[in-house]
Amino acid sequence: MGKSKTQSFSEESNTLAEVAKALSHPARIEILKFLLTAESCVCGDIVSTLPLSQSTVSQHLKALKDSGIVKGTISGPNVCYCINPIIWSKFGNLLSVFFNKKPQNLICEPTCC
Amino acid sequence: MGKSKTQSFSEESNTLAEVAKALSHPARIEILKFLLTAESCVCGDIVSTLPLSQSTVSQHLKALKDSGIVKGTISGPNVCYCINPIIWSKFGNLLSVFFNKKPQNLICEPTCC
DNA sequence: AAAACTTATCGTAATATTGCGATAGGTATT
DNA sequence: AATACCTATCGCAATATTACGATAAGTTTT
Repeated sequence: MGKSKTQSFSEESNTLAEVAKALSHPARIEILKFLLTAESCVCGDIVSTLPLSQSTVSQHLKALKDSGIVKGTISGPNVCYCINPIIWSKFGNLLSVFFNKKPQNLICEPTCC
Repeated sequence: MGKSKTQSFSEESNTLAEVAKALSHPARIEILKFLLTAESCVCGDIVSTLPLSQSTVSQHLKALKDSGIVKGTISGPNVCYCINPIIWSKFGNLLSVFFNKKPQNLICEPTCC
């Protein structure tokens, strides 16, 4: 098929996977890094920093907006994109909680791993 | 096109995006959660817990293995999958450093965002 | 050696993602 | 009103991902 069987997994797993998916393209990482430095929030400035067309960057911005991590505000003829600090820390916490679970591999010793 | 322009972005962004990509499917999250609890490391047991076919789970395990976060060891007729604790904490740190950068949005105040 | 079992890989199909140009729809300027 | 400008969306093409059944390749058991 190819369609992800989202309904078959736990809500927590789906949420984490969605967070990860929002971050799973280098262009989206670079957009977030740019917004973190707060040099500018104007869409056109974001487009200028990336080696991608305006329409492609617009799609990546939409993906970030759909995830909630970024919000866009119309500002005259421009659109200002900002990180949503609430969601930013929420996503950070989700990932932090996940990775703070330390792997034990108790069963496997000493044979494997 | 459809081909990701990986070479155009910074190495740091590519690395982060790859980490995120490894985590971007709920089945892979559930596999990692299962391995974290260390109930078992046997491939067949992982397959049993997921609502996916054996071949599909095998693909997800390959994706996790390719990212480095999981390693597989042949153990008789079975394969034992374990989290690589070095890579686990490395990935955790990468994400932690990223999300510890707090968004400021100084420029935008008070007009937007 | 044969049979049973476990897992990886191949082949295929459906769907999703990435990327771009063209264009539409908005605001500001003239 | 006409023009210039900015951004979102549409349409398309290329590639990647997800999923499954079938099969191959390995080990163990019989």
